[in-house]
Amino acid sequence: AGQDVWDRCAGPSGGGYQSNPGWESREGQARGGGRGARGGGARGKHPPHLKGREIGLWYAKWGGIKRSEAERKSVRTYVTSYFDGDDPPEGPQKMGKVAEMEPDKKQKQEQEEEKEVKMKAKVEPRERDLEYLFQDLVRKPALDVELKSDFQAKAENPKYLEMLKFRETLPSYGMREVNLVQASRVVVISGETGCGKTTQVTQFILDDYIQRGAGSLCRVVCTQPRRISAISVAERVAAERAESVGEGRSCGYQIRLQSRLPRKQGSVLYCTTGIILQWLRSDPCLSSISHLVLDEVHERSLQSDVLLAVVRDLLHSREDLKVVLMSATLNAEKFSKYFDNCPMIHIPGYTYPVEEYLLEDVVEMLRFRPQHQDRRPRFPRSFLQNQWTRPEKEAQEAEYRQSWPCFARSLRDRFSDDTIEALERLDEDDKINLDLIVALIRHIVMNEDDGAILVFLPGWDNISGLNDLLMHAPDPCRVTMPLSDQVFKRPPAGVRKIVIATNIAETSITVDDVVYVIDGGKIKETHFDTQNNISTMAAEWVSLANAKQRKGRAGRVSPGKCYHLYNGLRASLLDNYQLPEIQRTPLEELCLQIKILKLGPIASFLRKTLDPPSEKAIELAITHLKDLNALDRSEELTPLGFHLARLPVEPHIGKMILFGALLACLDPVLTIAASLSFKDPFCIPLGKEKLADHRRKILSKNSKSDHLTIVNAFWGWEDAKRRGYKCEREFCWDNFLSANTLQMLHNMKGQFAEHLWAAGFVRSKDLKDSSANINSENEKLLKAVIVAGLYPKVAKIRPSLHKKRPMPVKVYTKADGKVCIHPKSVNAEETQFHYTWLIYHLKMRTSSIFLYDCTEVSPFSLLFFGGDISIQKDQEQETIAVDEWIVFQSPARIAHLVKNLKRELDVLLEEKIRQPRPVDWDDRGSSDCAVISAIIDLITTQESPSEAPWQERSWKAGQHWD
DNA sequence: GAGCACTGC
Repeated sequence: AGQDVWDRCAGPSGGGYQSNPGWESREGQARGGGRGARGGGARGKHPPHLKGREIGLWYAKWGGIKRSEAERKSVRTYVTSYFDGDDPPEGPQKMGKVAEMEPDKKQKQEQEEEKEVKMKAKVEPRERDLEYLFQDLVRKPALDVELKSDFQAKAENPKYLEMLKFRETLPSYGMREVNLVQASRVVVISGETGCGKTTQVTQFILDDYIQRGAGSLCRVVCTQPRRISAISVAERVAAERAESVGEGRSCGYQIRLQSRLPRKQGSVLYCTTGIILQWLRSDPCLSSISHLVLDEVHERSLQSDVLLAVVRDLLHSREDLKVVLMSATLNAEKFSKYFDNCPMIHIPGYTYPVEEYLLEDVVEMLRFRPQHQDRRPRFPRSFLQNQWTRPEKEAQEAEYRQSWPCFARSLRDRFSDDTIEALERLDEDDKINLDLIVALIRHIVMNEDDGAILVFLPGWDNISGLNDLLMHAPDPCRVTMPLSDQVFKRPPAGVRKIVIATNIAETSITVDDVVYVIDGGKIKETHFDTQNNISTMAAEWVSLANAKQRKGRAGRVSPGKCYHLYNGLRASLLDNYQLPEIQRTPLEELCLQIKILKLGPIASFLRKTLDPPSEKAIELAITHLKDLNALDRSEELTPLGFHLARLPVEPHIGKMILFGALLACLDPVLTIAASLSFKDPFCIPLGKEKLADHRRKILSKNSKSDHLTIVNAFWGWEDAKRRGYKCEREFCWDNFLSANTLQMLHNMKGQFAEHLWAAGFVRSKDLKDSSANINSENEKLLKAVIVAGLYPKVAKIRPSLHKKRPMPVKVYTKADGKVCIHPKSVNAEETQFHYTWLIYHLKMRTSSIFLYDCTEVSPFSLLFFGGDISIQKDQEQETIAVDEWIVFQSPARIAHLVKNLKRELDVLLEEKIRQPRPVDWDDRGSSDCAVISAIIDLITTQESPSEAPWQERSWKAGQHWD
């Protein structure tokens, strides 16, 4: 008990392969099968007593690595036949348009349907979803009649009538301009949240068809930006129709890994935007959809912008498709223009009036005077501010400075001199003044009527700061913190509820009884800095759209008040909207999507979007994809690119998944992949940071790897779950893990495994299948697979020079120079490493440049799974280098051996990707197995740098990294 | 010594 899993699999020094359980059990099978006899059984394997360098020499002498083409073919035949008759069933690729069916075709249609039912009985649930998608929308007169009589029967249903009474009060109910939707191919419907457009418009369209006796020709699909809203809106609509959601009824939803599908025809489906983008792969014309409703397009998410561009093109080939865009009022016109000045319908708002105050009003009202900061800033403000600001923001700031004197003068008529001075002082400090917020909260509590207070702040540090202030303030301010039911419940009489939140409360979380909103005026935004090729996150001024949304949160139950903590001049300079996401993110994944959806040349498609990304960003993404070997020189998908595009993850993570499958360490690699593409399962509660760090460090089992820490956590969770719900809860609690996140990761892993199986990379859909996990407990190989996926995201460790007093190491990347390991990483305070290289996934510039996750990796893993190897002799030193920048000293003899072995590996992998099939681990004499096991053995048995055949090049030589 | 928000047949 308590023994390190990694210790168990590493075994005694030098005997790594012996303790690898996969090899032992498989040897017998291989011999029995006859195929293992080629080369004489043991010849596929070096003698167990050999260590790193000796293994290499042993393989160099052994000529069996080179094999004839004929031998390769024989292996291929074997594997192909293994899969015969076992191919995943594919849905029939039907394409069609909505069409009324002629009577004489009816019989044929019915036969088709019968066939369909038979097929359905055979297929698995996932394939059933697929088939659902390919359903043609062909008129079914019987269904039309049934739907119509059902609909008429609803007029007698008390539940339905009660709902109808409510629906009739919605502003959107009076706007039953379905005719306009029917008459024009594209319509923009604008209206603020609360007007009911999301729930009503889809129903109007459907009910109109049903009443006209054409219900079977109507299939409305409505996209939502968030999973939660897809489910909750579908449930709401089902309730309004006095039905339950899904299961062949008139309303359902589909989100990733979760669906309750409505009947195929005469229904409304709510789904996330990503789902439709995935649909397009199998059905580029969306032939089964009669009406596509895109909700919340004003949010300008990457996916909705892409879908808009696709749909605009699609309208050329789908003349019968009706498209409805739903937007906030502020920029509805922009969408209309994008669609050739299509008609617009406006639905008036539904919220109560909200009184707005600006900073000067608040300061005057509270007679607030900012305290002098005792602590002088370490740097002049200009330095701190301009360190990384974006050019467009700088111009705005300049305009603000220039206009300030004039603005201040204009305030003199209405505000006291003290207030104006206070405004100037508040302005000097770039940070949000929490004292002001405390004073404002106190004012509301003492002087205003009942109602919850919602405070918007940009991030965790502000939230925790304000929390501290409120906790230590004299009565009557007392706050309970973490997100719990209390946030949504109404407090008992005499208790004031105060909710402090980030912009999560703008869209994702709704607190019903809010009457007072304090808008801190800032929001954290990620950007992609194309100049320096790095993602950034910083607090920026909100946009008018954010401010409006925040204000709206105060008027849900009664008239409310909203206090914006920026002055009138700032308010006049706010952007209308945040920059669309497509201009703020790296585009690699999107480029692959464009290729697999066959949307034309990447740049020309992207230029067709509403607000195209910069040419520089496009160019960077394409270059990166070429470096990854996902795109060839003419920007076409390579075989690798094809598989990466099909996996629902970004390309680096996809590559890691493929390598995990080929190198038979599937389960742990999928855990890592799922967590990198979603989020890691750890929580760090306010005030428990140290303890949480400590627990994570224990889970890391000294692997010096955040990625393996997650694997350990996941295995621990699976184990605990097997022992029952109580154990699971306890395990999560003790280790600061989120059970919800772990469950989602579990589901995602299943999805990845299914993809791999469908593509032929693994034998079984089961990611725990033993043939896919022969090497799953080989820590060093896992690290190598992480390199294979994430390369070239490599950082170099400069060990601390103080031998006696261990100091945290310094870390450098080639492009950025010195970077920091993020404090939540298990390597953050590490002083001792075995090697001097780290591989990471997320790097972001916030207060500094941080590596958010990293794993220590060995030279061997970089040599075999990194870039091109070059061998050089410079300054009397023989060196081997990866992509000419990760340089090791090495005797030329060894270097050439490694280079040759790597070349063999590359040939093998390319063939595997070109013709996916699992490595035949049973046949130890096979060519696949020989090369791969040689490399695995080298990686596994290299114990420490002192045993390696080369040395780290001295730091001095690599100093250009500074 | 630090964690805006989302999403994927």
